Amino acid sequence: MNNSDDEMEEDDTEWSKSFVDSEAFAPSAPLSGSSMNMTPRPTRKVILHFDLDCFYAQVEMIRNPALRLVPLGIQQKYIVVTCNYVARERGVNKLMSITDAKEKCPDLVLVKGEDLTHYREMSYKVTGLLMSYCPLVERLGFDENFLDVTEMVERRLDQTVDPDSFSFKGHVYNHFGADVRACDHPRLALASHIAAELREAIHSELGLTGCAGVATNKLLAKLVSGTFKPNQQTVLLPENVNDIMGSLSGLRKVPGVGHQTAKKLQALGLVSVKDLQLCPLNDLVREFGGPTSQRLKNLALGIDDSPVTPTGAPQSLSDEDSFKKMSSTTEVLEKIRELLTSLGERMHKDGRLPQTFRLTIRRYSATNKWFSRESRQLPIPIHIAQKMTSGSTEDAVVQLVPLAMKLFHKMVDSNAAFHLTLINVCFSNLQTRAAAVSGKGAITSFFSQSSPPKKKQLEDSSQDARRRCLDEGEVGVHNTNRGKVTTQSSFSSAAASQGVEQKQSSLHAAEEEQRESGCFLKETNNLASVRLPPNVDPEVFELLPEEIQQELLATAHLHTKSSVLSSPSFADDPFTPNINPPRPSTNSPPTEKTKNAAKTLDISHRATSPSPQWPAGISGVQRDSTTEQGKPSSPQSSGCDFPGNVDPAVFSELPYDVQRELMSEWKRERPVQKTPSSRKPGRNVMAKERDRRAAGRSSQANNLLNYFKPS
DNA sequence: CCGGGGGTAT
DNA sequence: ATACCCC
Repeated sequence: MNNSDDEMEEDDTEWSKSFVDSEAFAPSAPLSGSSMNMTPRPTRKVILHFDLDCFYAQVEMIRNPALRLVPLGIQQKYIVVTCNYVARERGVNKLMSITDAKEKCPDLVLVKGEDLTHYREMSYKVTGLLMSYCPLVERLGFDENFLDVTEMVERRLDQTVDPDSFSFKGHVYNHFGADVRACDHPRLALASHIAAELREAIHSELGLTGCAGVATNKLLAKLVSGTFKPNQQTVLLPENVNDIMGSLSGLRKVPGVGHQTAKKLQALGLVSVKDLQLCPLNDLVREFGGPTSQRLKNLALGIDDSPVTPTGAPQSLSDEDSFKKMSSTTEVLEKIRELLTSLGERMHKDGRLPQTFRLTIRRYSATNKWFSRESRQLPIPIHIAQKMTSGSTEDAVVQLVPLAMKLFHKMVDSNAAFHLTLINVCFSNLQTRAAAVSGKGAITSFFSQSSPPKKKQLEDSSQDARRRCLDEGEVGVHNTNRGKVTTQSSFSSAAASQGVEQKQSSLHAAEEEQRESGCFLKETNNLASVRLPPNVDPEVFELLPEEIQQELLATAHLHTKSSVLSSPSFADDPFTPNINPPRPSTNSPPTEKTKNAAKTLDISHRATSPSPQWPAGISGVQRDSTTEQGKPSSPQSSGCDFPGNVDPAVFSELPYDVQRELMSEWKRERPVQKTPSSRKPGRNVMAKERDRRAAGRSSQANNLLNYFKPS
């Protein structure tokens, strides 16, 4: 019956034999016991899964608060891809056809959602926010994030004096009332508080609600996060692993088992999770390989040793459009130009150079309506790629279109009739400028083009990578921060003496790590002390702008790191998260005294170098993207987007008539306020309390209007 | 089994 | 280049 107890034990006693992966071992406190106590203390991972509620709908409701009242569906082509909870109460579901949805709910309000720009931007803000607390963040789609908080939990655990103070935040799967003792699961209990704080941060800073799951691996965290649906969180205890796995209605519900896999499994007579759990491994090995078979079986058992892999910047950017029918090359050419233009601008904001271009099509076929895609790709001539990042997207597009058409003709004989239903353009193999410099022969072009290294204005200030110390905050015992200031109190002042020790060890960790990798600038300007990548001429290196130098070094570091990644124990080494954000930092502030910079590396509240810099140009500072259009192509859109400087979270909590009043005021007052930089003193009725905000986040004071802040 | 993305493995 | 996976 309850064989879950065999493999999922929370505590340091049993666990190991069943699946020996290096991840079962985590070091104890971060270097705290400097001693030789290298015996790794076995510790289960602690994983968080965040899942935003009806994400696209939430974004649209922020852009147009009036939509909160009405049943709202997000429309892509003739499908409702998601809808708000008002609509769900009326029977509308995800991925419902427009006709079905309108039938169920005639007054459903539809907003077109084919342009993902706003969703993508908000999505990266969420990931960036999470990363500012914990570097180990993995994205899954636009609305889900995994966090490995093992280390953070371990640190809090070490600070906790009173073991009786443990408690669970939110639900505990299959436990009701007081039948759970949090002190039996201290790490999961602490993690549930972290999850709650992060959800609160997402809500207060971005205005979004969502669910969280807390468990010992990604699979379980993801499964459990959905158990209480809108805006709640749930912990899964090891003793309930089998319960939750058994609750799944079919193998398809297991993340990682897709359509094809489920079909093959069914062919083997396996339909339920239990079927797969009990299936002899050898029966699977025939159909799937050895490794896949083990993985599938493990999944059914709730075992998942896959690490939380920091996602970083996207590895490809693509843009696509689908349609009923396209059958002439002129149409194709136009569509490709259109797609390339918008994609090119995204690429431009990203700042990296795409090395590969791919064109994908989907052909109509009655018999095999089941869509398959075909694609062809080619290397992008370097000068074209450079045009994109260096500003003249138009030029680049003009030059790319004929190349794209060549690819098109490799797939489609335009003499014969054809019928396409989709075109996709994709840039991949994205390279940082630094990598381009170090690449063979690329150096000449770099200099000859003399493209002044593009300043990444957007990133610099936006990535004030305050690594928030969620740690050392409210460990539960010193509840001095009762009913008051939430954000502040839990982070800052609390950790006094312990904080010092913490910082010390962090410093050591950072230094050691640098020594190991040998490629940070560290405490000297002496080039000789820096290990350059083999293909970089030191003299050339010296001539480069510092920004590029740093990128180069970071890139080199990336390589050394990845060469070592195959060793699992190193890949998951919890000591390395500082260097973890895989992105080279283009923007690291030219630290005046780099010595001290090292000190702040791990724990600072101010900008540090290993910032999550990738949402390249995305989580922009002065963006205020809500001002621009915000008009859904829907009936309701009475132009009541609100000023970008209003905190949507706060706004949404106002009484509704107040919301309406405010919105009509804004409508009247609007004509101006376009420019992101315009900090008009005039309309600043609310220069009230920015103090606390200003403290932590220097640059982007713009966006959130403190006037509405709860005080 | 749509939509507009994104990922890895082969 | 495709096939699978995820949302």
